[in-house]
Amino acid sequence: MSYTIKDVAKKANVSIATVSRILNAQSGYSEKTKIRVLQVIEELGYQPNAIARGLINKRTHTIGVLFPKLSSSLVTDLLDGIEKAAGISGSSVIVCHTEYNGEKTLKYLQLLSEKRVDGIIFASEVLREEYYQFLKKSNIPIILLSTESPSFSIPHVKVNDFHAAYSAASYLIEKGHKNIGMISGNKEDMIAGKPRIEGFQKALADAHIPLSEENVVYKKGFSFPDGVEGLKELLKQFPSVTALFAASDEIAIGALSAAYHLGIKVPDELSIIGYDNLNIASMSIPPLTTVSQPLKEMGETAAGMLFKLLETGKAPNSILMPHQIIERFSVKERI
Amino acid sequence: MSYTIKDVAKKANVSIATVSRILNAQSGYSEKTKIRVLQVIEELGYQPNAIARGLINKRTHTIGVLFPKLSSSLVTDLLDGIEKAAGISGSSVIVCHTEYNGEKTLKYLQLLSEKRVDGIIFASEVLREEYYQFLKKSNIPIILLSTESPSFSIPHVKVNDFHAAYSAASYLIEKGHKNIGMISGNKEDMIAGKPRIEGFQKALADAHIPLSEENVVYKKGFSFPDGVEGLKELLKQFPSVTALFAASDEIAIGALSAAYHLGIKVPDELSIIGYDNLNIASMSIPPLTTVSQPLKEMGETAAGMLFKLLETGKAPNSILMPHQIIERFSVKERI
DNA sequence: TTGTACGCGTTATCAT
DNA sequence: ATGATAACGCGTACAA
Repeated sequence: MSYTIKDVAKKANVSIATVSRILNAQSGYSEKTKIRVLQVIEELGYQPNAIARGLINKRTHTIGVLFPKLSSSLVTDLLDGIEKAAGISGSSVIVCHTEYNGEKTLKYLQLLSEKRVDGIIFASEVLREEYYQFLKKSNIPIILLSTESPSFSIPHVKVNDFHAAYSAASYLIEKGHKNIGMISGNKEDMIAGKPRIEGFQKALADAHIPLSEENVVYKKGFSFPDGVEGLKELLKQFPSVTALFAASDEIAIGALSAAYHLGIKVPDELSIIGYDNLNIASMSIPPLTTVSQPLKEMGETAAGMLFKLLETGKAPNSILMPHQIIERFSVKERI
Repeated sequence: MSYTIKDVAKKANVSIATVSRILNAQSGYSEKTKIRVLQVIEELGYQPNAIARGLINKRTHTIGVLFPKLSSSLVTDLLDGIEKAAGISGSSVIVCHTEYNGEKTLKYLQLLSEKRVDGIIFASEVLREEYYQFLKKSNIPIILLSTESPSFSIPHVKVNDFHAAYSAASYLIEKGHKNIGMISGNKEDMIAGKPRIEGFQKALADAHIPLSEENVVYKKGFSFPDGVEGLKELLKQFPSVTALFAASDEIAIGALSAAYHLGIKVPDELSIIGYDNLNIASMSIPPLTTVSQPLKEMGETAAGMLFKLLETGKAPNSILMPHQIIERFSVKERI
């Protein structure tokens, strides 16, 4: 089928050891034999077998990435960054789509482990006890991305959701708003749900703005439909609202859409700030003001941490990435 | 580090051959030894080494996927489908991000080849001569996804862009429109550019609608900004336009946005139909009528074809997937 | 039913 | 500077 190092050795009249040395840029051969071997390699179109290399080196130069979702800009931007960093380090990335399914996740973990990936990046999902136990038993390095683990000590990279939400709400307050509502995602979600709610509440409290149960409506997810339903519910329970913090851009766009159909002008009658800064944020009418997470950078950073961990062997510190308010046109000063 | 088949054999007091047979569900062992070995495997938490297996079986159960872009719902929906089909067949997928860069692509091809992936799916990008030669030389199976190759005979799966564009334009015509414009993507693009333009033109011609150079504006890409600029240009060169066919949803959304700022009401004054049916299509104001490509299914199909090819060894036929007009609210009947 | 031993394509150690 | 050869972990033909 494909040529082996043996074929090269034979044709170049050297031993496989010499070929190997040349391939790995070690020392122990003359310049003359080097060019001859290289010549033969070129002629044959020889490609070293990474599988055989992996078997002996115990390094596959492949990492695995677990995502709960694939068809979302949020998560593929992370992938974009991971792939970039991996490419630079000469590694490839295997993507696994868990769909938030425990069984599937475990199956993938098993698969990745059997394939002897060098490490794993676990993204945007809570790391369950069972996953952790498996990883620990399999002894395979892991980095958490856009999520964190309260119970286990695993390095992660994410933004501080509490602070980011605090910033968003504060931004609304600075703009003169006092009747501020929120459409939150799942409040049981300890990563993206609860912290954002609490950040929001803290900002209002610090500004001495009265806050009651009417201020926030809790949805199951972070999707467009959640946003359209959410706004309707919010309007019902908190009619005087003039500004809204949406826990995700999709929710914000949903709210935008609902407002349009309700004849509510954004931002004149209602200001809306989103969360994530997906590419759709700049495509809405009006373009969405939002707090951005540097998704791609986060992916790069996580992969970078993993590779450093692989080299040095010592656990890196977690990294909190900066968030930033991207001002567009969905928020208006209230006078 | 991790246990090997030897450890299992020793602890179970059998030979590695027996363990191997049990692992691979072959025959040649008693029920009694089977349960004993399985027991030991469980105790040890033994995981077979897929690398060693790959070396001997010449099958890695891994496929590679090349994408020109990662941060686009268009392409990640394809990935979604591929990953699903791969998961079902017990294979994993390595994703590579080429960024339309020839050097990078070649590098990735080389990498995938060295890793001995079982096959490759090449998506959404033209297969250059150099890529083809490499693949041919490396003798690695390949399927084209959402693209095709005029010069080389390689199985592909995609929709018929000409027909789909024809349908879109015809839909506008059926709705009573006569002044129909188009904002196209790159017309040099032989896959997604030219065929859509020609399909559009043919539909008008068949309906005996006069057609001149004013009807279509040619942009470089298929993005949101192309859409906003595109509409402005179109309006200038073809002021009487009442309906628009956009070569992508992003272009359509861009046009939607431009129309809004220009005070043009969609669909009352201008009807717009898009192309792709990305998830953003349902999130715009108004929700976008568009011709859908079954992206996820296409990915599944392509991967399915690849696995069948791997099993049977014989080249599958190319598949043309059906497109479909998704009626939402951006097109209005013209009376 | 079970075990021995060779080979898959490399790298690395020890000679020479 | 170069070459034999033993691993790496597994599958399998052959023998028992």
